[in-house]
Amino acid sequence: MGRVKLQIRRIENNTNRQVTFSKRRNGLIKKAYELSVLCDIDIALIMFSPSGRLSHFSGRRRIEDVIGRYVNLPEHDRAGRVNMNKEYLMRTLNKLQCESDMAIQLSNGGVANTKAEKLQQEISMCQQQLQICVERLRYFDAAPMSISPCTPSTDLESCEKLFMDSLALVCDKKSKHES
Amino acid sequence: MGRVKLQIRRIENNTNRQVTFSKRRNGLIKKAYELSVLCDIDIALIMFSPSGRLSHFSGRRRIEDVIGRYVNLPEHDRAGRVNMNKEYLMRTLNKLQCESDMAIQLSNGGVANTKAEKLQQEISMCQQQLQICVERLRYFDAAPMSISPCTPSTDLESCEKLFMDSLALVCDKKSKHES
DNA sequence: GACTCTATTTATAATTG
DNA sequence: TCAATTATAAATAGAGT
Repeated sequence: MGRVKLQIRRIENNTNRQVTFSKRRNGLIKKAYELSVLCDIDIALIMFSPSGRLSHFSGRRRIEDVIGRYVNLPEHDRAGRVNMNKEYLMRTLNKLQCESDMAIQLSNGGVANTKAEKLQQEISMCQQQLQICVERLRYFDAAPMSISPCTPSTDLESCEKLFMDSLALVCDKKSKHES
Repeated sequence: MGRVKLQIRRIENNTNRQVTFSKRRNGLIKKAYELSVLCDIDIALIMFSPSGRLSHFSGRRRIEDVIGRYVNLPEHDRAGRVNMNKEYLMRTLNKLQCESDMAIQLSNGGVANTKAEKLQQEISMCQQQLQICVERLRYFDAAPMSISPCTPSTDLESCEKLFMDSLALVCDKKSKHES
């Protein structure tokens, strides 16, 4: 809808992304409202804007109640779908991971890693990030500052796109399966 | 959209209500997906069909994580309401996460308690910590950082202590800020 | 019931004020 | 930066299979 057909990928321009968010958020909430009334159902919608601000909607019941209903579902009411989703996604992710691992290995000049070593590396990386995170928190406790954005890796982005495409496929399939 | 303009009120005919639900649910999920990709945001959508069956969607993050983010917001950021027991919700969410993590481990094929799996558990734990940490940073409007896998085996305890100390400081500052 | 088809309404990207 | 407008894409109500 609109003057041109829009590709579904991250809008890089900050202003445009925020504007599109505002418009589409309103549209989404309107649709959610209509669905809740037309079909007389419980619905909960939670969104965080690009700047981290919360938007949410729920129909006749409070959002906490709907979340509660979700959380309190018996295991078997959620398990099947969720696991199917997860398994598929995990397969896709593993495939992607293998590919990127191979790329890394090649660029590293072929350092051989056992699985345990790779995991250990992941742990180290994560430790570093946690440390950085903690440092930032400490800093904020003293004085607020603006933090330089992290550099986006093209590999990560294409990886993420593949992932989201897979997700779309899964959701699509899932929807057809359920309805 | 459609042959006639539809009044937004409960559809009394059971069949029509179910059909409309199926169609509009798919539309709503598609819109949610597009919004999450275009604007690169966290989103969670929970619906219960007229017959009580669950449909849900979340984007790049697991729905439990998005709900967790919502639940962890400072009180005043959520449109100040009577809130359900937060502790209870968080406990349940944690349980759900553990369960799905276990499911993933099992589906990854097998024997429990290998070294690799222990390491994987450490990574999961650290990821959780990192996410919480990032949430706190977000509270201070810090730029988001990229998150990837996580914690140290040897230093886990001291790292955790450091982390908890920081949290305490932040919480402290937060309460002063509010009062 | 689940698809397909299309007339029509609705949402929205770009543009304008 | 915002709100209003407009041209176009997208969603969907009802009918047919």
